[in-house]
Amino acid sequence: MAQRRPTMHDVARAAGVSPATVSRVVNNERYIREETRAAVERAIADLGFQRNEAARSLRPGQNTDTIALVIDDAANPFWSAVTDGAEEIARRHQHMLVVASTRKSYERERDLLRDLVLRRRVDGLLVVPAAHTQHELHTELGRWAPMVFLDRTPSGVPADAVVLDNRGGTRGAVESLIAQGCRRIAYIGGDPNVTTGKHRLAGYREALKRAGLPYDRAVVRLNAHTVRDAHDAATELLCSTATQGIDAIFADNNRMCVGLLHALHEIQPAETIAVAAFDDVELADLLPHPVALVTYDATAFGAHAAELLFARMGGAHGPPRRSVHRTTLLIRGGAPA
Amino acid sequence: MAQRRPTMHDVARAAGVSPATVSRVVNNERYIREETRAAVERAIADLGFQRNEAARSLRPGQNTDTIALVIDDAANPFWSAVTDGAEEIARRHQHMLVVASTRKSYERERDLLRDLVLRRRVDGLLVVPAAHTQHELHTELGRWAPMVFLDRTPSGVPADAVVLDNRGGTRGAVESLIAQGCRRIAYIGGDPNVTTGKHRLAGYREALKRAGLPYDRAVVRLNAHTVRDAHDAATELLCSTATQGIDAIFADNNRMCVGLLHALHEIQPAETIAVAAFDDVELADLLPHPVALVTYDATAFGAHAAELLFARMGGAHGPPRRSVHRTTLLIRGGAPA
DNA sequence: ATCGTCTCTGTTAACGTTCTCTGAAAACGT
DNA sequence: ACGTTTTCAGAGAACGTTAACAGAGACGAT
Repeated sequence: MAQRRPTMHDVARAAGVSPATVSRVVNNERYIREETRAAVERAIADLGFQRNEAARSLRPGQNTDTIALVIDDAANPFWSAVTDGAEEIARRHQHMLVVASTRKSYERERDLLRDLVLRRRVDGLLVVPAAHTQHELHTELGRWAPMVFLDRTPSGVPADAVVLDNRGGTRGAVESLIAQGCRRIAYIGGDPNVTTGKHRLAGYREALKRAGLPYDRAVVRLNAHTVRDAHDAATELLCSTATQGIDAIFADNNRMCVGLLHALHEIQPAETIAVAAFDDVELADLLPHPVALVTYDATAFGAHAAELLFARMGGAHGPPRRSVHRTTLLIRGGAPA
Repeated sequence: MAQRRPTMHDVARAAGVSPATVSRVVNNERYIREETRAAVERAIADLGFQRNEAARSLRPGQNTDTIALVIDDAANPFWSAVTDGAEEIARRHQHMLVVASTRKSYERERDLLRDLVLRRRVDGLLVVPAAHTQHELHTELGRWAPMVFLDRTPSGVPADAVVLDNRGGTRGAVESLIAQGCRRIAYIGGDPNVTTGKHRLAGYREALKRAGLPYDRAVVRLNAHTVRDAHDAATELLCSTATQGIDAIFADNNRMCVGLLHALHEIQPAETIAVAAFDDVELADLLPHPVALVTYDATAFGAHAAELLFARMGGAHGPPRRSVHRTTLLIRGGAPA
């Protein structure tokens, strides 16, 4: 595209100083005569000069002022709020946020992380790790740029992590179902190998156990990944004779919840089926039937993870921290008369 | 953070060739002996070498293999799908996607765009322009990196744009309200100065005019920016004596729609109020009352904009293209008995 | 006067890559 | 045999910035 962008040399020539002096002005160093500074600043304004970040970050020890957020599914609205929170913190630290999605692919996570850290040299990473643990990769890349794990935690990687109270939140939701009289509670979940899935399932079992209810594998459907999957699993739970007597269903996350609600809406079962789920869902409060949701402040969640990352990037030492965000059980929907 | 990442020099030394040869292998140039290539590739694998993009893009005429998507509100789930579509196309072209949010601030858009184009030297931009037109800025930056406007179009900037059929979609929705007997249709909208707001309002007026209904400023509420704003505007429309007789409300976009639905749910007006809105909203189909929604494929929308951008980046000439995405009117919700 | 310290600025050498030269060897045509 | 083209690879100079070094002048203390 045409022409050449102005460089420090151009500014230097225009201001009648050396490029080094321009650099000093730009970086706000000490020992610059007020006059000189003014002349340089005028030249910068005149030429519309902006420092070339590539050249800057080429120098050893310089950083790119960029952090990355690697999520597993850009289409999930859950990440909108998380991204928003993280971006705000990044901006406050004068950093840019790069968002990339792995689409739940193991290989893509590997490629993305290598690309971000080794080629593009981001200064830090917020990572939602994929199911398959990549212990060596995370450890290797962690040497170059601090990493904070978000939402899920890989085992054995000594890095900070910010997670939700998956077990406690789920237990609370299931207990509320039990308290309202449900005795046969089905479960629809995603990947049971990621920590979120594992801990939510554990919370479910814990609630059952405490109430003296049996854990019945027959009413637990795992490995649903899309709204469609969840819809199909729910339909099957509701229609199959093998799973009769279900009086409540818990959904692992917002995708599962949406699928479940659709299935319920289609089928309109004779007996009322209570519903609870992890994550908040927009408009759930307008639904005709009540839904117990494990909610939390997603924006604060993303912001907090970013804060932790910047603390590490700023040189904070100490052992890895695991920060657990609290959840709140909300009963949404069920028109008030 | 410890050590030094391997460079082409290290690879060259390990493979017993010169750095230039390593560069040739990495860039897949002609005239490399098969043996040499193999040796270099082995060294690359052994050392885990990854090319430093900063150094590469420093050379004139080289690009950063990065495109940016500048949106106005990261918290709006509408952008999840758009981002997803754009990211997929970027990845297919071996580019990285940077997502940044202006939070509807004019200054922030200016700073972000300058930063992205002049400092970070992204190769192309997908921009959702802010309300306040920045004619000179867009034109200036367009000289350095191709720009494709998304969703809205600033006037007077000769660049490609991908938009929705705002006027037609809205007209269709309002006509459907009229067809079902509504005669006094209120309107809740955001900024009437951005093209989306302008054209949607125009579509609304057009539908009224065609049906011989009067355009009544008293039932039009503009400049709502958040769900809260829309909720308040709707509440006022429904409760004020000055606006009695309203039998339908159209909401400008998904934020407005959510606020409106909440207000309706709270107030439970005696007469039924028909609802229509631009954008799709998850779970709308499970609502007890029907909602007419102007929907479209947001993923394809984002993907299409990215395709256009890559075409320009690939050197496509010709006058600016304006591409209009079609919309589909869907009646969601209203439990099927 | 002499030394030391502080202020200010220019010179120069990197950072890691790619591109232009250059040249050697091999392949080909006459 | 000889010239011409093609294949292969190294040397060296950029790209735009910053850091280390050096040096000049001013000032105060010895």
